[in-house]
Amino acid sequence: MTRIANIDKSSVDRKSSPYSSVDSERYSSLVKSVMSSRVSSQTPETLQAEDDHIYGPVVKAQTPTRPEVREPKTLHPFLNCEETVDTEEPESGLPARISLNRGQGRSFVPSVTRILQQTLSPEQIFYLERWKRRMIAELGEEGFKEHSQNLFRQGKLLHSALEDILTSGAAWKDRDPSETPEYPPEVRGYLESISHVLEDVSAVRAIESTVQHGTLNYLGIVDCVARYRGVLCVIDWKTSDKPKPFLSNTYDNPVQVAAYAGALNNDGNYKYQVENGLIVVAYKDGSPAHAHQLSSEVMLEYWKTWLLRLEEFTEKRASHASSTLPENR
DNA sequence: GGATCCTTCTTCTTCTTC
Repeated sequence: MTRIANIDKSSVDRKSSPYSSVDSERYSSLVKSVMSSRVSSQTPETLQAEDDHIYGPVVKAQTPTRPEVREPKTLHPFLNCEETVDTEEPESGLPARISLNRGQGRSFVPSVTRILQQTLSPEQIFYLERWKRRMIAELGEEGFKEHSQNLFRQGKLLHSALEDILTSGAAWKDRDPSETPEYPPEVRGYLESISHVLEDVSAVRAIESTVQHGTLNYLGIVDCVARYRGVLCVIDWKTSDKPKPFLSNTYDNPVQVAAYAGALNNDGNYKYQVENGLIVVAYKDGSPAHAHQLSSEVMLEYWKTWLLRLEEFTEKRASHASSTLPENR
């Protein structure tokens, strides 16, 4: 950067020369080209190449995947057509909380989180690993471990506080979020951050409740099902150190929400359908949380993405199983 | 009672200029 500054300076210094105006034109395009070459030298591809050099090639990169719009092989319906509107349950009762109870038989039902984690794009894996390497370089192995556990702990604390608030149905509007002695101090900033969103949440129908798709083989636990500004939504609470003002900042979160909603809509334990979603990103310093609403149209798009990820996961498992089978014999 | 599961988070190039 200092080099470019020097170039600029030298062009200014030669202002009196007859070339002055032409030169500065040249310099500006030169600077531009230098800048653009700098940019291209920093692309994920070259970083990936560097990464390959250090860590060996990424297996996934061998498949000539095309990032163009892919469609799932089978477009399973997001909504369950058999469920009708007249099965509306009263919204006044206690929210449902179906606890996870797996291990009926030996059938393995993978979770939404597991499937998303195992179908990350090579690019996502690359940036996550690079982030991890940098953090370890900065904090050390132990420090990084502690940092990660701290992030998880904050998320868990917020979830249990919200669980408490939404279950008790306490009039949150009348409370000062900064004065909540019953919640740990670490969570108060998040609660303050999220309080303006909670004012728009009503008719809570489910909290931390298991959803399992009746035909597609997956399950998960929804944070919350409630009305947000009158619209019934699957809601996902998130804590974040970095601001996430746009939906695109939330990575796979919308896919996660669509997966939960699709499972709920096709789970006999729930007698209603949820077409919309909401991702709420809360901040520790108390600054207003970002609430990203997912319309039914948007949810359908993410449902397709989810089906793709699910297909990928299933194929991967199948090929993995067949490749490891001979060893087991 | 112990082990396992689900979930809790983490990514996006950089730093131009006044």
